[in-house]
Amino acid sequence: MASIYEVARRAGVSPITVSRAIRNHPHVRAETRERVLTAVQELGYVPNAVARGLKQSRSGLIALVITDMVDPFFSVVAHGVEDAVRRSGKMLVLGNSGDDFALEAEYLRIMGEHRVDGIILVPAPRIAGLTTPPLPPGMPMVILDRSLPGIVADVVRCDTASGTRALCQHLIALGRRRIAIVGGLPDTLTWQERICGYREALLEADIELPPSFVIDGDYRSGSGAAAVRTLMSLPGPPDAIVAANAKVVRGVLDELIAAGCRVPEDVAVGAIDDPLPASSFWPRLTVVEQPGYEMGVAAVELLLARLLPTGSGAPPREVVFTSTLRPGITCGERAGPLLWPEHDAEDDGEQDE
Amino acid sequence: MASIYEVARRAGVSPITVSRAIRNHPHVRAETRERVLTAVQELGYVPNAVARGLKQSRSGLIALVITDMVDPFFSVVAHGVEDAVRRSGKMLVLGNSGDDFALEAEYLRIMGEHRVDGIILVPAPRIAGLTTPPLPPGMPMVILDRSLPGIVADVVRCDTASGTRALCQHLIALGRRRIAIVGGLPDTLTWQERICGYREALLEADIELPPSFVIDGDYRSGSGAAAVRTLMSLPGPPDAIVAANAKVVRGVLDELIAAGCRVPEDVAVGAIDDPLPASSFWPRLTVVEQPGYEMGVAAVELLLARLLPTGSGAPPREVVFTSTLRPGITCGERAGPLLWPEHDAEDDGEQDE
DNA sequence: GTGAAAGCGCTAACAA
DNA sequence: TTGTTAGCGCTTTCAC
Repeated sequence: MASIYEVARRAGVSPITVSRAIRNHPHVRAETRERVLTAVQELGYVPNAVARGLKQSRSGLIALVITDMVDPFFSVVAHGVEDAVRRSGKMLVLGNSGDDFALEAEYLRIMGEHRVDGIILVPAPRIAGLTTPPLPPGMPMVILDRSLPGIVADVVRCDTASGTRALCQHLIALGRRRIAIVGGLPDTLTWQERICGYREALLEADIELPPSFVIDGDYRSGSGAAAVRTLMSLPGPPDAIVAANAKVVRGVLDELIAAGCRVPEDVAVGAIDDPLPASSFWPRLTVVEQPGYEMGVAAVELLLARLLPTGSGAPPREVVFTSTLRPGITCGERAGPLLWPEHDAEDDGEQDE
Repeated sequence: MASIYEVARRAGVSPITVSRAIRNHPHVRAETRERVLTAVQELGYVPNAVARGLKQSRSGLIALVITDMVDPFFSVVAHGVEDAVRRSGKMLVLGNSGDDFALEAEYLRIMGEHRVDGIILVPAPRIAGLTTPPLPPGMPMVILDRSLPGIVADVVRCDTASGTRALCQHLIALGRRRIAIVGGLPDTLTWQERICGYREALLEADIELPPSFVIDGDYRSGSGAAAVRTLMSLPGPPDAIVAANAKVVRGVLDELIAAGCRVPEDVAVGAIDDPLPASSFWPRLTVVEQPGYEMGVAAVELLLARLLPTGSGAPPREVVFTSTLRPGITCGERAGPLLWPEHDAEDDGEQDE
């Protein structure tokens, strides 16, 4: 591979002149730049960003570590991050922790070694006793979607408490009284918020429900299905189920239909997620929307601000988006059945991994 | 940031000994290694992979450039790639071309500059007159999903011709005769294959249909909706529609319901995509499944093989997966209506970007 | 088992 | 406007 020296020799200039020419420095004579670019063409020279990164102590990489890249919400978040990173001229490095804290730690270590210019992290639930590896000092990190107690960093998240509350109010207005909420991952702020919103709505409406109507899970479809099995075997089953995200609602719907429940006549269903993936449910799902794309963009913007000379010392910032209720037809918003229960139950369980 | 020299000084050894110790070289005395690791801890030393990459001419990065990271199929593919890359100890760099050839070229250039160890590319449709930038010589590339004529490289793809044929045969067996196929991107092998399978099935069944029953698109939901509008205004509209992928089928379903068509009584619907995203359609969609995750893994394996000293000269390989029909209930597989047409048409059009 | 020297390819800082 | 020098942090080669 041709180096900058060979280009310099061929163009009859010094290496630094080549460096300036290809980076469009002002103080290069047009004729000189021309000669250099010709030599670049002839030799098929491709500048080495690794060497440049070593010299400048800036790799030009931005890391994103998410918990589940197949989850529709996070894939939209990642899209926002990718777009913003590209516009900034940097490159995106992606890690998928699978909500595994040890794996997340491994990613942070490797990304630290690669001297990424900054990290955007959707934290996996912390495990007591395990510690996060030290990042190189000065490497900024933005926490996305979930909070991370004890770490001082910029945060981008979405207030889903109010949205979940709105969804429950919506259900109550439609005549539902026995509302369950299912599928979120314990120890995540996002799940705690959703439960909060749920409780607030019930309290306002003077509805009292047993604690068994709140069922933890892992944000995947299996926990939606399991929760439905538990709920429907209760003496007083729910007439509405709020699923923690798009994957969970998938399991909820499958299991309800398999059990012969009509949606929404017997059980209304709603969920919390991003508008784009929600749109791939048919019939249209009633959802609380989070602006995933915008959250990704905002995270990159916070990170880039930290990379400015002025940004390193500034106090941590928090950007909070709001979630909005977007009614579909799965909460009984209109008359008539949506769907017949499936009588030919399939045995092909959902697979998340 | 502490460098290897400071660790060396603190441990009372030379830098090269530190290098050996942290990489678990055999010829380091246990006691020496201990001393080094202690110094590493005390200084919070994090090895610099950029410097290592420069020295070794291996960055430890693998690039993936896909056309649409929000498309459920490609997000599953990317997941497979990510897992395999991580297991190999490397890091994944992600680019999203949005089917824009110029943007793809820009990504390839940047990734070439960063000296990624290899590239996995889902090519955007070529544009006459534009050329792909030169990659550094010896940088291997694997073409994924779509073929790229004129470039000699390893290829991983899925034969969707046979699957599409099976889907059409399935429709014919269920009594459909007027089958349309819609939404694929012209100039992609994947779309050509799907049309091939479609034509074969019709030919076998002695069904002749006008060319207007094959409608190109861009693999996004908008083209599904547009195709439905065109088809339903024909004098003899179809009684079945095959959508090119998950996004397209979304548009098809929305538009059919909005137009008051019953699915599947009036129009049966099927699609080609990966099993995982297909599972987020409710009621369960009849699909031709492509093993996206496995395709991603296979692409990484081909790439890693090229990185071995023995691999650089080997002839190009092609790994072809097969697609399989997975019947749901949207082709009229059982009696009765699935869904009522929506009478309260919403004006919130689908957004792909 | 350990170390000294050299260089990967590039670009700041400082001349000229 | 251009060039010289030096060094980013690491590891390979060769020596001991």
